[in-house]
Amino acid sequence: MLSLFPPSGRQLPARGRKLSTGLESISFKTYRGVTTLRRVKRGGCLFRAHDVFRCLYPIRSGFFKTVLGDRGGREQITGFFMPREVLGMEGFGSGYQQNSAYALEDSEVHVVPYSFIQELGCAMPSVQRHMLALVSSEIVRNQSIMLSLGSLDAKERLAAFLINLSERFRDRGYSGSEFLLRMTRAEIGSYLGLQLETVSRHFSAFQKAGLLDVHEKLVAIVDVKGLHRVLNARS
Amino acid sequence: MLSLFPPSGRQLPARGRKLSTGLESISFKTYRGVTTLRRVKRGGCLFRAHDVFRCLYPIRSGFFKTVLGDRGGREQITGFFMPREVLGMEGFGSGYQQNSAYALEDSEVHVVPYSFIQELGCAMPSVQRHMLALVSSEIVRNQSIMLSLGSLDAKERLAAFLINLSERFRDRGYSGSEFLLRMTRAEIGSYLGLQLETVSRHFSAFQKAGLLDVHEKLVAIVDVKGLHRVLNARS
DNA sequence: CGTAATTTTGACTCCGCTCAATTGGCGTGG
DNA sequence: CCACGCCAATTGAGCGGAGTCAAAATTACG
Repeated sequence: MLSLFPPSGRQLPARGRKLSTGLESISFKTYRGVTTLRRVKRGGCLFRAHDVFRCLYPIRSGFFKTVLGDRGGREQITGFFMPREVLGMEGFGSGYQQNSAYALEDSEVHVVPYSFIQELGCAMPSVQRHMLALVSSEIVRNQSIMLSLGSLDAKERLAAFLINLSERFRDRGYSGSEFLLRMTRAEIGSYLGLQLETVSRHFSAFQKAGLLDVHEKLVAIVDVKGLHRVLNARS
Repeated sequence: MLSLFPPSGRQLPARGRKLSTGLESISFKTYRGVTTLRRVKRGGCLFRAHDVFRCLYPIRSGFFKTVLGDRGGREQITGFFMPREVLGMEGFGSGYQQNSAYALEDSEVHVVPYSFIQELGCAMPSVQRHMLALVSSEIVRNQSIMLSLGSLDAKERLAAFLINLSERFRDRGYSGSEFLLRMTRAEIGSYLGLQLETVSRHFSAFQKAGLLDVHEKLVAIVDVKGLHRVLNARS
């Protein structure tokens, strides 16, 4: 079974201890007073590529996209993020943010200064481990997308995308079978390496096949097994 | 200008201090006696997906590929690695390796136990920073590939691939204009999300266009500017 | 309520995949 | 040494899926 498109909480747990998805679990107990809350309006920008890297942003509420753009007009959406996921981790390497992050709806993030994480890491080795695990799980997430972009066709990518969204919503206590897409067809296309028309066509095809019930941004997954079958068909 | 396909050493430096590519810089001074050397023959396997994560492997000599495979036969090459680059960092998150690593030629790697890195990290905060930078630079590398897979056509991907290889060879003191491909056309295709025939065809096309001089695995870049133009043409 | 943005659908084109045949290099064994 | 088989690479022919262009429908929003 393909397990495309983490971050799904289920990817993370491994040994005995549950790995909380981000800084959240620590956040509310320990960070109080150090972290601040920041509100970003729909369409607003949390940070831009080339901004100096200073903070991590665990999402408290809302929905974000991250965009990787090189000068030259070419750009691609590298991820969609929901509460309990963490934004801004690509900055560790270069000291600068590599992506821009935009809110797809009114959102709130925790602002966690990197300096604070460093201090904490010195005192508590577990925090070091936790941070490495967090950042490396982002690698795993990206590699799943690479696998999708490199070896799945359009309808398989869309199926994998929907399955992943569904699981992440479910893991967060929302319905996994019916949810509102916060992004446009064009944004889904950018993320999946497809044109918006192709995305739209396959939404229609899935509907016709009885897998989905789509009304613009509202998606109801009618036949989960069927979606998985789309993925495993052309094994 | 596109900057696809890190890891190129030039991606990393940011502030004043030069970020060494891996554990190497520390390795020879501090690690002596703790790290061991491991030889892997051409075609041999350094580690497999689902192996328990215990060590990092900075490459001392040779050439590797990493393969991401899900049960179901679908698999994809996620990277090619050369000396001074580090293998095995996806394991932090889950405690298990996510990729398999195979030597494309007789190779040597340093074996650095994770436990040792942890100890070191407690004593020296700079090591913590270094490790986070290292892992997060892998995210940046993967996102470049995502951008390539998602928004470049076949000839652009191949051009970007060759430019990246060239820069990495140059950065390591080898010739950047003439080098031996350690991987097959099929492996290049897997990495770029293309069929091997497509890769071969575009090699021929580049040759015909006077950009390259290709003889099986030996590639000479005749016109670097031209290769870059291929990337920026369909801006 | 009117304008803009998003989505859907159709028709056509073309790039990359598939299938297939050929060539050349290389190692093994007769 | 050559014969043979194996694998990698090249090249061709034909097809199909996704891109492109275009128009209409529906929705969002000021």
